[in-house]
Amino acid sequence: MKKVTIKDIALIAGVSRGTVDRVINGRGNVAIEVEKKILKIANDLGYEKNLMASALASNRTFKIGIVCPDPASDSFWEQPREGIFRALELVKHYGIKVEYYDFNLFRKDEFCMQMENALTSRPDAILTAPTFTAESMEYLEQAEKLNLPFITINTEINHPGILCYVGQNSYHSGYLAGRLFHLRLKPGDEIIAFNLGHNLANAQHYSDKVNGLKAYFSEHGMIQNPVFWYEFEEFMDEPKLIEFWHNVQIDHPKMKAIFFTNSRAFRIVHLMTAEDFKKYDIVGFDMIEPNILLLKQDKIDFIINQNPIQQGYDGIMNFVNHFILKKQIRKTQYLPLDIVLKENVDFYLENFRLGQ
Amino acid sequence: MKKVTIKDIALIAGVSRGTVDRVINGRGNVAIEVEKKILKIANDLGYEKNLMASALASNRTFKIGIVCPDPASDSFWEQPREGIFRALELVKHYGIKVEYYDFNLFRKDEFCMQMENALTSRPDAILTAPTFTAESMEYLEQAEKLNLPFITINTEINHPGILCYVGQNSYHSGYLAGRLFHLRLKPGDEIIAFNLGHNLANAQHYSDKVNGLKAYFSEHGMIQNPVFWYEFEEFMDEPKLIEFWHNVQIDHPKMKAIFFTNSRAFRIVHLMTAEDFKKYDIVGFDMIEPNILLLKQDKIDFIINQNPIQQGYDGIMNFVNHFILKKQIRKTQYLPLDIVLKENVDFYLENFRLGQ
DNA sequence: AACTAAATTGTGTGCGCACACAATTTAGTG
DNA sequence: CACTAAATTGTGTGCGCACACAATTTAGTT
Repeated sequence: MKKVTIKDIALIAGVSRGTVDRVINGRGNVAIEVEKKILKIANDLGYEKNLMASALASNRTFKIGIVCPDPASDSFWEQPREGIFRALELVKHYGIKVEYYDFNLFRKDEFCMQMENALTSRPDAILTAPTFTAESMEYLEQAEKLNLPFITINTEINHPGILCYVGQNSYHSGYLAGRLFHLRLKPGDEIIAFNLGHNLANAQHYSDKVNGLKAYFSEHGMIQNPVFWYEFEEFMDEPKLIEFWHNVQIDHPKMKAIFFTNSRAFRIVHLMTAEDFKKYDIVGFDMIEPNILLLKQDKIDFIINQNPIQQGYDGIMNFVNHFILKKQIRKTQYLPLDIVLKENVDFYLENFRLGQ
Repeated sequence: MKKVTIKDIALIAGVSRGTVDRVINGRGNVAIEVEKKILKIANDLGYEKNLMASALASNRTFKIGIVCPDPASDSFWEQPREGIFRALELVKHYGIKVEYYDFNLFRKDEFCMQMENALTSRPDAILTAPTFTAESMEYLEQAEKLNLPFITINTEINHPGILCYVGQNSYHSGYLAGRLFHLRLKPGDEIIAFNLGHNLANAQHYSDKVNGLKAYFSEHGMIQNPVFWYEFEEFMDEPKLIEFWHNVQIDHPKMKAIFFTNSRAFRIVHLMTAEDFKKYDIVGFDMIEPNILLLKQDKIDFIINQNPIQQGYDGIMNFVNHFILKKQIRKTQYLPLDIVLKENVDFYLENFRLGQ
């Protein structure tokens, strides 16, 4: 009933607190048979270290370096930050400090600089969205030498130095979009995927989405519904974007389903006419302000939510589970593919799932 | 930079630790001007109580009584329990104990008995799914006298003794179902809502769902798509259920959309033929085993997920926020209305949103 | 056997706070 | 002004553990 302490174990084992301490914390310098005996007693008694006392006595604090895009450069990133904050509120008393190393989402040099700063500060782990794949790999190599693991969110890459990934499965999110379009598709209707953005070279997960989308229609033998894919980097240049969009409209009179691989659906939807809205089914990603507005106006049909708050929240909680609670954590943690439409959007907004 | 302690404050204020302690913890017996001074200093220095040390010294443990349906009586309830477990793993070191008072979902007497047991044990709060509304109200009255708040999940009721509610908004879940049906509805198609279950008297939130469903079609002026509502209590009696179902089919040749207000969709879907599946669009609730199977077989089209794991998780975290971290919590915490279909169901299963 | 180095074990202290109790100051009374 | 009760303030101790260091035992060497 009562909590077992090292003192209890010491008493039973007939040794001092110090020896028990050495065994429990694996500090060595204990005779093998004594160690075994103590471990057995601890196990029999169901000893659990008092984390409060431990944290208090050791006075150790853990440090996490957060290397994520600056919300100022892309508002999506406010949300992972919010999740990090909420998780910290709950567990910071275990002795956790975070340091933010923000970088402009569109600037590789800033990413590198901040990653280097983060590594230099020698945290216990780095929580990052490795949007620049190639560079991230390099830093992962460096970090591995320092025995400094990465917790990755949002963008899935592979490297042994990654403790875990929290985010979506891109392929399946595209596949899901296929199903959503299918609900209203007729033979002959065309599906167009748009990828508006920079650094397309690094965009493995964007093409994954399109591959998933295509896979849906081929797996369902829907050869009468072809899928096309357009990339357009200069989406910030309004006249060029308008020209691009009109050309696509002209080239695809049978266009019915429109898929945006990232959060920038609103850029093109803003260009559409009332007639367009009636004609097209539109699926985009991310619940950012302009998209939400268009969703509520029935101009975007579905948004697939990436759970950004959850990504940040889980990132921190994975750290806690691994470093403090010493629990096994899963390397790949795919978040649900939330389907958001006008009728349920408010519940994703007002009360995101972490309940406060 | 360094953590501020009561000692620091005492030093600056020119008083002893004891006095600071009295002020910080509101124990009284301190001269007013001294109290003010100390509070100011604490505030200026950004003092935050070290929860570790506090928990250690006070040796206080909090107790939560969990009064929820026994998973053995309804497998849905495994999931809130899982959420409770996961939350506890993260925060139990703050000194939290839980005691389970399970009751058979279908037995009011067991509910009452367990609620009384829970109250008798004098916990700091009760976490409950108040499925029996009237009785819950009575216990809320009792509990309020003991200054013992309720944290409610899944079933929304109103009472000042309720600290918070975590769960869905029933009306809007029905409304959302309306939208899902609308995607494929043609003029003349009929919508049928089924409520299979006992204790329908207490079923406010079931009729809320149906009202939401109806509201969708009336708000969209879809008078050509009438909504009908059937209740059937004896769903466990297979022959009777079959008869009931066949009669409905005969009475509603134009039936196209089928809505189940609770998790028991599978009872009737099991009775359907291949032809039926092609004809009907089906929306049900809850990701329990039989429903998931039918979803994967394309026999159920949509499941609206109630986030049961989250309900349990948030229930505990609300306790922590309120009692331990002394944070403001929101009284009504509606969880998202998750739309689950074959293409995203796996991600709701393998990795529920709290990331392990 | 005497002695030293190495291996093993024991002890003291403090982390920041809660709480019981002791000490001091102030107010109230005749 | 002496004296007491009440108000206010100060001090000591322990929560369970981590860690530095002291003490003891054992092994190795001549």
